Amino acid sequence: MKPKNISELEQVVMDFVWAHGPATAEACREGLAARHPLKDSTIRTLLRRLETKGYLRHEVDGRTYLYRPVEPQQTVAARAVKQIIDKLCGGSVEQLLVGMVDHDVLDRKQLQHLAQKIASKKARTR
Amino acid sequence: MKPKNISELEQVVMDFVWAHGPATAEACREGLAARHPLKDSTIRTLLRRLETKGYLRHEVDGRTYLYRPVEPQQTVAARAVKQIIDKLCGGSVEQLLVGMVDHDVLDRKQLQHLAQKIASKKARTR
DNA sequence: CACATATGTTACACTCCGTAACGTTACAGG
DNA sequence: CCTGTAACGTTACGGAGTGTAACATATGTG
Repeated sequence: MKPKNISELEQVVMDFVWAHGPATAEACREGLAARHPLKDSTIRTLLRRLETKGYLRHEVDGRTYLYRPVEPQQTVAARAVKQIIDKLCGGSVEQLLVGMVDHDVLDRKQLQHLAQKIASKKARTR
Repeated sequence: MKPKNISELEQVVMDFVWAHGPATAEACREGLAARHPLKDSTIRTLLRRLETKGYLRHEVDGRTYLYRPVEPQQTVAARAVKQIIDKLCGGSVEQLLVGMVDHDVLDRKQLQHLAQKIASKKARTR
């Protein structure tokens, strides 16, 4: 039930797949080559580990694997934040946001924007 | 610059210190004994590791150490969330919140409450 | 069938974690 | 002043996770 951790480097790979949709191992290697020059085998290991961790799945396309995210980035992010809220804020989102404003993670401009979004979201959400 | 990870068990200890204010090693051991029966040395190791990681500091009180949090829980939480936002949401808090609503991490009631808080916060903030 | 290419297997050094025994220091009382 | 005891530090060790990759295997293509 507890989401497996994504390591630093695995994160990089996930980001790539999230950003570029279904991707082959080679596509990943090339895409990441600039910042992270990694051997072919290394990428494959990372992809496989991400799959066993439940973040990716693959389908066979001819003789290559096509990896795609099991869940969108947002979902993973939301769950991660929920974890933090439960652990560190006694379950109170409010507490968290107040803290974020206090510590300049969120500034007033963003808050304003956010309030607007929330308002429109409320309106739309039946 | 990058915040060190707090491990599972370290988290438990931190929670205790956050909840009960400055605490000695023995106080921690007793306080956690119910859920986590740990040897004396073990608690001390955890406290020391948390200190080198920068989450705790101690002052000497007679012959015992009094550990206290360097930062309040909220601050740590806010930073952790910021990390997630930067990594997973392209820096957009908005994106995150929208995702949280979509995935029922936040429900409409909370959003409403939140909107209210934000409004009052905006009013108060200079 | 052989070659190239895509994937899997195995591995290894390193760091972190949980756990703790054992050594050391320093008051408190005799 | 000396020693017991309480508090602290040092060192350790096996297991898990990470980054990295060499080598083995499978499978279309010509």
